[in-house]
Amino acid sequence: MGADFPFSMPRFPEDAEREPLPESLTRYMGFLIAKAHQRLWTLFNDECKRLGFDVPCGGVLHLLDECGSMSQQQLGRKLRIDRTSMVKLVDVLEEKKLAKRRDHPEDRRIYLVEITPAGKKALAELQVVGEAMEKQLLSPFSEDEVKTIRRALLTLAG
Amino acid sequence: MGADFPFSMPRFPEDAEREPLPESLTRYMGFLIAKAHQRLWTLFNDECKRLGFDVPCGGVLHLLDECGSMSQQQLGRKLRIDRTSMVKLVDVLEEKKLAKRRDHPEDRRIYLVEITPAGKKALAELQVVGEAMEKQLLSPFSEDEVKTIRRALLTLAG
DNA sequence: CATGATTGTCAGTATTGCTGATGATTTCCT
DNA sequence: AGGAAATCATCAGCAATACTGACAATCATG
Repeated sequence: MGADFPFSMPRFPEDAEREPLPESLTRYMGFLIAKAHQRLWTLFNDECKRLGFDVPCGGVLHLLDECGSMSQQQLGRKLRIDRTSMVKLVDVLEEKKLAKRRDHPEDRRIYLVEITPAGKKALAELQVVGEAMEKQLLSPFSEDEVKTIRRALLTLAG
Repeated sequence: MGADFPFSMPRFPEDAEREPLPESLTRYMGFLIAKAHQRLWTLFNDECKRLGFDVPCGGVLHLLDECGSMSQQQLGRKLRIDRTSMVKLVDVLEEKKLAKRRDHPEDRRIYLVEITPAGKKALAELQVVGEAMEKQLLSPFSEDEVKTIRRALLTLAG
């Protein structure tokens, strides 16, 4: 997954204590999305943790790497994370030397958040496992089906 | 959506302060699911709040209504909610008279959680708005596409 | 009968998202 | 030019949340 947001997600249960979802609830798209999210978040967050950060940080790194430096507000708007939550997120990234705040040359209210070389390195590692994970998760589906799914989720995400 | 889980989800931003998701991140299924979840959860939770409870409670009610009384552990396993979180969830439901704990006739360790008439009534109202919401959200997609999406999410949910 | 597993509960901890405020700037308006 | 309003980052504090690790009561197993 790319990014998410800082929030506490209930863990996807271990194999031993997990049972199939109740069919009566799987009729609801919202329930399905919620539980799919729970699983993917757990899987991906474990990988992030191995690299020393977490899912929300990974999302910020990804965005910074793709789109270049931007202000915290921009980050928050794009990732749909509250501005005040973004402060702490960038604090963490800075503390771990994965990103840093730079002064904006023209607007002194703004910090331009910038990914560091260490951040790029960590992100690259994350992308490797992330893409492998997605590939495996989506292996049961055809290319067309994946396209449909993607389009649907994008629509649902608003 | 039926149910979810007790946890704090960042709100889907209001129209005014929302911008399209960054394309670079929408390539990731995990990100898409996360953001779709964020939106649906916000929408559905607002409806639940109008009825005096919240999404996780709605999920429990739904399961109880469909599958009959069961223990808290069973509820938790089926909904993939931690056992200790379930305690508080049932506390809330009982306080609001939407469900109640009954003694298990054969195993005195267990409470059978049971939906009340008031709970059934609230659930019925929720289902009306829930189904209307899903119908609207899925209106851009054909029946076959919806089937594919459902199957995909079910697979991803594990 | 003794050991171990299961169920519900609770206290305590660590996180999390957000509200509302502040100070520093910039932009807009006249 | 000058003042009002908007913008940005930040912070304190609040209300939820998930989970760990304990506990007592009860049941299952050998």
